[in-house]
Amino acid sequence: MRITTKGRYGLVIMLYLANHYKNDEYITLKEISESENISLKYLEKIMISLNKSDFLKSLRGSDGGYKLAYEPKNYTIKEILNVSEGNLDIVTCLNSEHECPKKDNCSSIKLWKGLNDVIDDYLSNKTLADFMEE
Amino acid sequence: MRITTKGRYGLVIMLYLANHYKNDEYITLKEISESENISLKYLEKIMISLNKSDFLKSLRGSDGGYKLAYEPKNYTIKEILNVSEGNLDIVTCLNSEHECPKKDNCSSIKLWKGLNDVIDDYLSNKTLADFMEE
DNA sequence: TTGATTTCCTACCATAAAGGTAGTAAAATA
DNA sequence: TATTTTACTACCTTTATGGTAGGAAATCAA
Repeated sequence: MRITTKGRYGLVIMLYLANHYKNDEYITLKEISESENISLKYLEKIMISLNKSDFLKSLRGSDGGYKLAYEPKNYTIKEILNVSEGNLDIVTCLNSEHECPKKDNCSSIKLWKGLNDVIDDYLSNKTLADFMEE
Repeated sequence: MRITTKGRYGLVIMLYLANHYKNDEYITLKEISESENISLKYLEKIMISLNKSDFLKSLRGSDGGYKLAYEPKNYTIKEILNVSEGNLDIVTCLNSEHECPKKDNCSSIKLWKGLNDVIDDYLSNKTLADFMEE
Protein backbone atom coordinates (compact mmCIF):
# COMPACT_ATOMS: atom_id res chain seq x y z
CA MET A 1 0.00 0.00 0.00
CA ARG A 2 1.94 2.95 -1.20
CA ILE A 3 2.14 6.01 -3.34
CA THR A 4 4.84 5.65 -5.98
CA THR A 5 7.44 8.17 -7.09
CA LYS A 6 5.06 9.42 -9.77
CA GLY A 7 2.66 10.77 -7.17
CA ARG A 8 5.37 11.91 -4.81
CA TYR A 9 7.45 13.72 -7.41
CA GLY A 10 4.31 15.17 -8.95
CA LEU A 11 3.54 16.72 -5.62
CA VAL A 12 7.12 17.90 -5.19
CA ILE A 13 6.85 19.72 -8.52
CA MET A 14 3.53 21.30 -7.65
CA LEU A 15 4.76 22.39 -4.22
CA TYR A 16 7.85 23.90 -5.76
CA LEU A 17 5.75 25.89 -8.21
CA ALA A 18 3.43 26.91 -5.37
CA ASN A 19 6.34 28.19 -3.33
CA HIS A 20 7.38 30.38 -6.27
CA TYR A 21 3.88 31.41 -7.26
CA LYS A 22 4.09 34.96 -5.96
CA ASN A 23 7.05 35.82 -8.27
CA ASP A 24 4.96 35.00 -11.32
CA GLU A 25 7.95 33.62 -13.25
CA TYR A 26 8.29 30.48 -15.31
CA ILE A 27 10.30 27.84 -13.45
CA THR A 28 12.37 25.33 -15.41
CA LEU A 29 12.36 21.63 -14.67
CA LYS A 30 16.14 21.89 -14.62
CA GLU A 31 15.90 24.11 -11.54
CA ILE A 32 13.50 21.73 -9.79
CA SER A 33 15.59 18.75 -10.82
CA GLU A 34 18.74 20.25 -9.29
CA SER A 35 17.04 21.58 -6.21
CA GLU A 36 15.20 18.36 -5.43
CA ASN A 37 17.82 15.97 -6.77
CA ILE A 38 15.53 14.14 -9.15
CA SER A 39 16.50 13.17 -12.71
CA LEU A 40 15.42 15.81 -15.24
CA LYS A 41 14.28 13.22 -17.74
CA TYR A 42 12.05 11.55 -15.21
CA LEU A 43 10.55 14.86 -14.14
CA GLU A 44 9.79 15.61 -17.80
CA LYS A 45 7.90 12.38 -18.04
CA ILE A 46 5.85 13.06 -14.93
CA MET A 47 5.22 16.58 -16.19
CA ILE A 48 3.45 15.26 -19.26
CA SER A 49 0.53 14.03 -17.14
CA LEU A 50 0.44 17.14 -14.98
CA ASN A 51 0.48 19.38 -18.01
CA LYS A 52 -2.34 17.56 -19.75
CA SER A 53 -4.65 18.67 -16.98
CA ASP A 54 -5.40 22.38 -17.12
CA PHE A 55 -3.59 23.43 -14.00
CA LEU A 56 -0.27 24.58 -15.40
CA LYS A 57 0.99 27.17 -17.83
CA SER A 58 4.05 26.23 -19.86
CA LEU A 59 6.40 28.11 -22.16
CA ARG A 60 9.19 26.71 -24.34
CA GLY A 61 12.53 28.30 -25.08
CA SER A 62 14.88 30.28 -22.90
CA ASP A 63 13.21 31.94 -19.92
CA GLY A 64 10.52 29.34 -20.43
CA GLY A 65 9.31 26.75 -17.96
CA TYR A 66 6.19 26.10 -15.95
CA LYS A 67 4.03 27.99 -13.50
CA LEU A 68 0.75 27.43 -11.72
CA ALA A 69 -2.35 28.56 -13.56
CA TYR A 70 -4.19 29.37 -10.33
CA GLU A 71 -3.49 30.20 -6.71
CA PRO A 72 -2.06 27.36 -4.58
CA LYS A 73 -5.18 27.17 -2.42
CA ASN A 74 -7.18 26.14 -5.48
CA TYR A 75 -5.38 22.81 -5.88
CA THR A 76 -6.48 19.96 -3.67
CA ILE A 77 -3.90 17.27 -2.99
CA LYS A 78 -6.41 14.75 -4.27
CA GLU A 79 -6.63 16.18 -7.77
CA ILE A 80 -2.85 16.46 -8.01
CA LEU A 81 -2.34 12.84 -6.99
CA ASN A 82 -5.14 11.72 -9.27
CA VAL A 83 -3.30 13.24 -12.20
CA SER A 84 0.28 12.32 -11.35
CA GLU A 85 -0.20 8.96 -9.64
CA GLY A 86 -3.27 7.83 -11.51
CA ASN A 87 -5.94 5.72 -9.87
CA LEU A 88 -6.13 6.13 -6.10
CA ASP A 89 -8.59 3.34 -5.31
CA ILE A 90 -7.29 1.38 -2.37
CA VAL A 91 -8.61 -1.93 -3.74
CA THR A 92 -9.55 -2.88 -7.29
CA CYS A 93 -13.03 -3.97 -6.12
CA LEU A 94 -13.97 -0.31 -5.67
CA ASN A 95 -12.95 0.59 -9.19
CA SER A 96 -15.90 0.65 -11.54
CA GLU A 97 -13.74 -0.71 -14.35
CA HIS A 98 -12.83 -3.83 -12.38
CA GLU A 99 -16.05 -4.33 -10.56
CA CYS A 100 -16.21 -7.50 -8.54
CA PRO A 101 -19.13 -9.83 -9.35
CA LYS A 102 -19.45 -10.73 -5.67
CA LYS A 103 -19.45 -7.18 -4.38
CA ASP A 104 -23.08 -7.23 -3.21
CA ASN A 105 -22.56 -9.94 -0.64
CA CYS A 106 -18.94 -9.28 0.21
CA SER A 107 -18.31 -8.58 3.87
CA SER A 108 -14.97 -6.91 3.39
CA ILE A 109 -16.16 -4.29 0.92
CA LYS A 110 -17.57 -2.24 3.78
CA LEU A 111 -14.09 -2.11 5.23
CA TRP A 112 -12.54 -0.90 1.99
CA LYS A 113 -15.23 1.69 1.44
CA GLY A 114 -14.67 3.01 4.95
CA LEU A 115 -10.94 3.21 4.42
CA ASN A 116 -11.39 4.84 1.06
CA ASP A 117 -13.62 7.46 2.64
CA VAL A 118 -11.16 8.55 5.31
CA ILE A 119 -8.40 8.81 2.70
CA ASP A 120 -10.61 10.70 0.30
CA ASP A 121 -11.71 13.04 3.05
CA TYR A 122 -8.14 13.87 3.99
CA LEU A 123 -6.87 14.38 0.45
CA SER A 124 -9.86 16.44 -0.67
CA ASN A 125 -9.62 18.86 2.21
CA LYS A 126 -5.95 19.74 1.95
CA THR A 127 -4.56 22.06 -0.69
CA LEU A 128 -1.10 23.07 -1.86
CA ALA A 129 -1.38 26.15 0.35
CA ASP A 130 -1.47 23.93 3.45
CA PHE A 131 2.02 22.62 2.76
CA MET A 132 3.83 25.67 1.44
CA GLU A 133 6.84 27.16 3.19
CA GLU A 134 5.77 30.14 5.22
CA MET B 1 -2.11 3.26 -4.06
CA ARG B 2 -3.67 -0.04 -3.39
CA ILE B 3 -3.91 -3.12 -1.25
CA THR B 4 -2.97 -6.22 -3.23
CA THR B 5 -4.67 -9.62 -3.28
CA LYS B 6 -2.40 -10.77 -0.46
CA GLY B 7 -3.98 -8.33 1.96
CA ARG B 8 -7.46 -8.72 0.56
CA TYR B 9 -7.46 -12.51 0.54
CA GLY B 10 -5.79 -12.56 3.95
CA LEU B 11 -8.71 -10.60 5.27
CA VAL B 12 -11.20 -12.82 3.44
CA ILE B 13 -9.68 -15.85 5.18
CA MET B 14 -9.75 -14.21 8.59
CA LEU B 15 -13.33 -13.04 8.14
CA TYR B 16 -14.40 -16.51 7.07
CA LEU B 17 -12.82 -18.01 10.17
CA ALA B 18 -14.40 -15.29 12.29
CA ASN B 19 -17.84 -16.07 10.89
CA HIS B 20 -17.37 -19.71 11.90
CA TYR B 21 -15.71 -19.00 15.22
CA LYS B 22 -18.67 -19.94 17.40
CA ASN B 23 -18.77 -23.54 16.05
CA ASP B 24 -15.21 -24.13 17.27
CA GLU B 25 -14.39 -26.40 14.32
CA TYR B 26 -11.36 -26.49 12.11
CA ILE B 27 -12.10 -25.01 8.68
CA THR B 28 -10.19 -26.28 5.64
CA LEU B 29 -8.69 -23.97 3.04
CA LYS B 30 -10.48 -26.13 0.48
CA GLU B 31 -13.81 -24.95 1.89
CA ILE B 32 -12.73 -21.30 1.85
CA SER B 33 -11.25 -21.71 -1.61
CA GLU B 34 -14.50 -23.08 -3.01
CA SER B 35 -16.72 -20.68 -1.14
CA GLU B 36 -14.74 -17.60 -2.10
CA ASN B 37 -13.58 -18.80 -5.50
CA ILE B 38 -9.88 -18.31 -4.85
CA SER B 39 -7.20 -20.82 -5.90
CA LEU B 40 -6.38 -23.27 -3.09
CA LYS B 41 -2.67 -23.07 -3.83
CA TYR B 42 -2.63 -19.32 -3.57
CA LEU B 43 -4.56 -19.39 -0.30
CA GLU B 44 -2.02 -21.85 1.08
CA LYS B 45 0.72 -19.42 0.30
CA ILE B 46 -1.02 -16.50 1.95
CA MET B 47 -1.78 -18.74 4.92
CA ILE B 48 1.91 -19.26 5.58
CA SER B 49 2.33 -15.63 6.68
CA LEU B 50 -0.91 -15.60 8.66
CA ASN B 51 0.02 -18.79 10.42
CA LYS B 52 3.47 -17.58 11.39
CA SER B 53 1.88 -14.96 13.57
CA ASP B 54 0.26 -16.45 16.64
CA PHE B 55 -3.33 -15.75 15.80
CA LEU B 56 -4.38 -19.07 14.30
CA LYS B 57 -4.59 -22.69 15.37
CA SER B 58 -3.94 -25.29 12.70
CA LEU B 59 -4.35 -29.06 12.45
CA ARG B 60 -3.21 -31.35 9.67
CA GLY B 61 -4.98 -34.41 8.36
CA SER B 62 -8.63 -35.16 7.80
CA ASP B 63 -10.94 -33.04 9.93
CA GLY B 64 -8.01 -30.67 10.16
CA GLY B 65 -7.84 -27.06 9.04
CA TYR B 66 -7.58 -23.67 10.70
CA LYS B 67 -9.45 -21.74 13.34
CA LEU B 68 -8.99 -18.46 15.17
CA ALA B 69 -6.96 -18.62 18.35
CA TYR B 70 -8.94 -15.78 19.95
CA GLU B 71 -12.29 -14.05 19.69
CA PRO B 72 -12.85 -11.98 16.51
CA LYS B 73 -12.96 -8.72 18.45
CA ASN B 74 -9.34 -9.26 19.47
CA TYR B 75 -8.02 -8.90 15.92
CA THR B 76 -7.57 -5.40 14.56
CA ILE B 77 -7.70 -5.02 10.79
CA LYS B 78 -4.34 -3.34 10.99
CA GLU B 79 -2.51 -6.32 12.44
CA ILE B 80 -4.10 -8.67 9.93
CA LEU B 81 -3.08 -6.49 6.98
CA ASN B 82 0.36 -6.02 8.44
CA VAL B 83 0.86 -9.77 8.42
CA SER B 84 -0.79 -10.67 5.12
CA GLU B 85 0.03 -7.61 3.02
CA GLY B 86 3.31 -6.67 4.60
CA ASN B 87 4.41 -3.08 5.01
CA LEU B 88 1.55 -0.59 5.07
CA ASP B 89 3.55 2.65 4.85
CA ILE B 90 1.95 4.90 2.29
CA VAL B 91 5.31 6.29 1.11
CA THR B 92 8.78 4.82 1.45
CA CYS B 93 10.02 8.04 3.10
CA LEU B 94 8.11 7.09 6.24
CA ASN B 95 9.72 3.68 6.46
CA SER B 96 12.64 3.65 8.86
CA GLU B 97 14.50 1.20 6.60
CA HIS B 98 14.39 3.57 3.64
CA GLU B 99 14.73 6.83 5.46
CA CYS B 100 15.03 9.83 3.20
CA PRO B 101 18.14 12.00 3.75
CA LYS B 102 16.11 15.13 3.02
CA LYS B 103 13.25 14.31 5.37
CA ASP B 104 14.01 17.10 7.82
CA ASN B 105 13.39 19.91 5.37
CA CYS B 106 10.86 18.18 3.14
CA SER B 107 7.56 20.01 2.85
CA SER B 108 5.58 17.04 1.62
CA ILE B 109 6.46 14.75 4.49
CA LYS B 110 3.88 16.49 6.68
CA LEU B 111 1.27 15.52 4.14
CA TRP B 112 2.28 11.86 4.13
CA LYS B 113 2.45 11.72 7.90
CA GLY B 114 -1.03 13.17 8.10
CA LEU B 115 -2.38 10.69 5.59
CA ASN B 116 -0.64 7.83 7.32
CA ASP B 117 -2.24 8.87 10.61
CA VAL B 118 -5.82 8.84 9.35
CA ILE B 119 -5.28 5.42 7.75
CA ASP B 120 -3.62 4.06 10.85
CA ASP B 121 -6.39 5.40 13.02
CA TYR B 122 -9.05 3.73 10.92
CA LEU B 123 -7.33 0.34 10.66
CA SER B 124 -6.35 0.21 14.33
CA ASN B 125 -9.85 0.88 15.57
CA LYS B 126 -11.71 -1.72 13.55
CA THR B 127 -11.68 -5.42 14.36
CA LEU B 128 -12.89 -8.56 12.63
CA ALA B 129 -16.04 -8.39 14.75
CA ASP B 130 -17.01 -5.13 13.04
CA PHE B 131 -17.30 -6.86 9.68
CA MET B 132 -18.80 -10.22 10.58
CA GLU B 133 -22.15 -11.37 9.26
CA GLU B 134 -24.79 -10.82 11.93
C1' DT C 1 -1.33 -50.34 8.51
C1' DT C 2 -3.03 -48.31 4.60
C1' DG C 3 -5.27 -44.61 2.30
C1' DA C 4 -7.27 -40.29 2.26
C1' DT C 5 -6.97 -35.78 3.76
C1' DT C 6 -4.96 -31.59 4.83
C1' DT C 7 -1.32 -28.55 6.31
C1' DC C 8 3.55 -27.26 5.44
C1' DC C 9 7.40 -26.04 2.57
C1' DT C 10 10.24 -24.92 -1.50
C1' DA C 11 10.88 -23.77 -6.05
C1' DC C 12 9.51 -21.83 -10.23
C1' DC C 13 7.34 -18.63 -13.65
C1' DA C 14 4.69 -15.23 -16.58
C1' DT C 15 3.03 -10.67 -16.71
C1' DA C 16 2.73 -6.00 -15.34
C1' DA C 17 4.36 -1.96 -12.98
C1' DA C 18 8.00 0.90 -11.27
C1' DG C 19 11.51 3.78 -12.18
C1' DG C 20 13.90 5.24 -15.01
C1' DT C 21 17.27 6.60 -19.76
C1' DA C 22 18.01 8.30 -24.59
C1' DG C 23 17.21 10.78 -28.56
C1' DT C 24 14.97 14.07 -31.17
C1' DA C 25 11.52 17.52 -32.72
C1' DA C 26 9.42 21.87 -31.99
C1' DA C 27 8.94 26.31 -30.04
C1' DA C 28 10.70 30.59 -28.07
C1' DT C 29 14.12 33.91 -27.20
C1' DA C 30 18.63 36.50 -27.56
C1' DT D 1 21.43 31.29 -36.12
C1' DA D 2 22.54 29.30 -31.65
C1' DT D 3 20.75 28.26 -27.29
C1' DT D 4 17.39 27.01 -24.20
C1' DT D 5 13.57 24.58 -22.76
C1' DT D 6 9.32 22.00 -23.41
C1' DA D 7 7.06 18.02 -26.00
C1' DC D 8 7.03 13.50 -27.59
C1' DT D 9 8.34 8.63 -28.52
C1' DA D 10 10.76 4.61 -27.75
C1' DC D 11 13.27 1.65 -25.03
C1' DC D 12 15.15 -0.83 -20.91
C1' DT D 13 16.20 -2.97 -16.21
C1' DT D 14 14.57 -4.39 -11.93
C1' DT D 15 11.03 -5.54 -8.72
C1' DA D 16 6.43 -6.95 -7.37
C1' DT D 17 2.27 -9.26 -8.38
C1' DG D 18 -0.29 -13.18 -8.75
C1' DG D 19 0.00 -17.06 -9.26
C1' DT D 20 1.33 -22.77 -10.30
C1' DA D 21 3.59 -27.35 -9.24
C1' DG D 22 5.23 -30.97 -6.54
C1' DG D 23 6.10 -33.27 -2.66
C1' DA D 24 6.84 -34.07 2.52
C1' DA D 25 4.82 -34.54 6.96
C1' DA D 26 1.09 -35.00 10.09
C1' DT D 27 -3.49 -36.74 11.36
C1' DC D 28 -7.39 -39.58 11.35
C1' DA D 29 -10.64 -43.27 9.82
C1' DA D 30 -11.44 -47.73 8.04
